[in-house]
Amino acid sequence: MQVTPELLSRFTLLKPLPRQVLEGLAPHASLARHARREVVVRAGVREDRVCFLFEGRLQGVGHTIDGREVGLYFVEPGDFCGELALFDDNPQPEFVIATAAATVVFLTRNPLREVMLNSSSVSNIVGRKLAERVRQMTEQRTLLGLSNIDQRVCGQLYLLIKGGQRQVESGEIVNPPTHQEIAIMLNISRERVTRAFQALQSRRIVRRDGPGRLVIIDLNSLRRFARGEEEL
Amino acid sequence: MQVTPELLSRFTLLKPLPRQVLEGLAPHASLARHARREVVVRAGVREDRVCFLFEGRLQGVGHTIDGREVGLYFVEPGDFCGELALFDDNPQPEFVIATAAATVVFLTRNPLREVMLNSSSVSNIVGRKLAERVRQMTEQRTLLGLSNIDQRVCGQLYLLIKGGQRQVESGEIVNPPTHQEIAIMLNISRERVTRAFQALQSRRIVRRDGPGRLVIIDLNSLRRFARGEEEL
DNA sequence: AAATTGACGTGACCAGAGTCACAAGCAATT
DNA sequence: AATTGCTTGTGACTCTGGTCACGTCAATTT
Repeated sequence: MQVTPELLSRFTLLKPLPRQVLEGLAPHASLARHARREVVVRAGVREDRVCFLFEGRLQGVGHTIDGREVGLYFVEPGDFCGELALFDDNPQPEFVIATAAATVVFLTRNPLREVMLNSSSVSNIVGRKLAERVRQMTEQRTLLGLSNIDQRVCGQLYLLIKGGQRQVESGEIVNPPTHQEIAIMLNISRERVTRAFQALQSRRIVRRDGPGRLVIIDLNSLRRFARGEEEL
Repeated sequence: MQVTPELLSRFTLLKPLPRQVLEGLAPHASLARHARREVVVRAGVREDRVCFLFEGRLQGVGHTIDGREVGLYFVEPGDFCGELALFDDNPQPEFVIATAAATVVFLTRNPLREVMLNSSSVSNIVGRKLAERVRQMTEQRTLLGLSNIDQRVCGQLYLLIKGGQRQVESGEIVNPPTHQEIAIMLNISRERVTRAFQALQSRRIVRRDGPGRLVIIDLNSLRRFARGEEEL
């Protein structure tokens, strides 16, 4: 499907690019829809495109030798994934799967790479984003160090809340991951996540609002639990 | 202490740079020695330098909210750390600590950044390295997904063996991390690591050879355990 | 040489997470 | 309306890994 420069400019990574550059990129972009559970980026192959998420939610997923799934990161609308292809020719280390019906824009690798190499401001932006990815992974890994599992769940929920909402007293998570998807992020069992959510719901800290929407009623309490200042 | 362009060229990151560039960087480099357990790079501050490891071993370490240590990655001689400073001005997310007496070269951030921005081949190299870091972190995170803990330990040991040695039937790890340092990498207790090592030693798969050297006697067996084809 | 320190080794105990099995709820499809 | 499939909810049992409390050993310092 056709992609306009306007659409491209709605992604934080591409927004700062001059109009002219975006016009050059647009012909190499394509729009795609993915149903829940569908594979968006494959592991083990040289991907020739980078994936920008417009709507929905994606999850990076690895696999242990014994076939168990490992959750690596979530991708929010406006963000992107598969960017390693821009830097080298090695295969993608992980799968990326749609955890909710998703609209994505694929950008062919080489044109974007050209743009990146020719403009230091662009490679700046891409580099910054990759650095941000490393920080995100570090933060996620640190979560796993918590011995109290309820604390992990609260910490993960807190990470899922959009930064802008963190100032106020309540928030929401649209297209929240399933318990199973949270479980593999935190290295715990699906049932254990359910029990943690039970505790949070009975204390009126979170509430489901239909599918596709999780309301954080009491953000302050959630933060306290995430910090271990109080126990579930 | 003075650093010569020759010394700089011994690092895989800088090796491909033209002689002229290395001569420009040398005045901004300094050599330092760090004793075991010393902090090499501090978390939470804007580091103005990148750290190249010449000899010894470093470990990236994070801290959970409740003060527990989390092991993030090991740095081997020839590799480097603190490279996030090249991409943005945000603080370093983790500490880097010497797990063995280490000789490092610090390169001031801005000159290296200049070099990187002015030469697309250099930014290529740095970008590739950062991508490699992401792959390394992904691999490390995947290890944590293994339910069998002995398998995790074997997997970690296997990662610690230099790539070049993996073809042959035996290998060695110089300046191996302590049990405690391995424990925080794998999210398990120090005692549990000790027990795993006991099992490996009683089966003549690994052997300590004084401090600072761990001999892998039977690399094939280690690989089988790491893959879960056999249990300890 | 004695003392100190840090790493390693080991047993006992037990909280707590995994696993299994199944029920119930909800959404999309037929 | 019924069926199907996925997600969530819940109890019971098991068992492993954390924790604590030591002891041992080697290296380094006093």
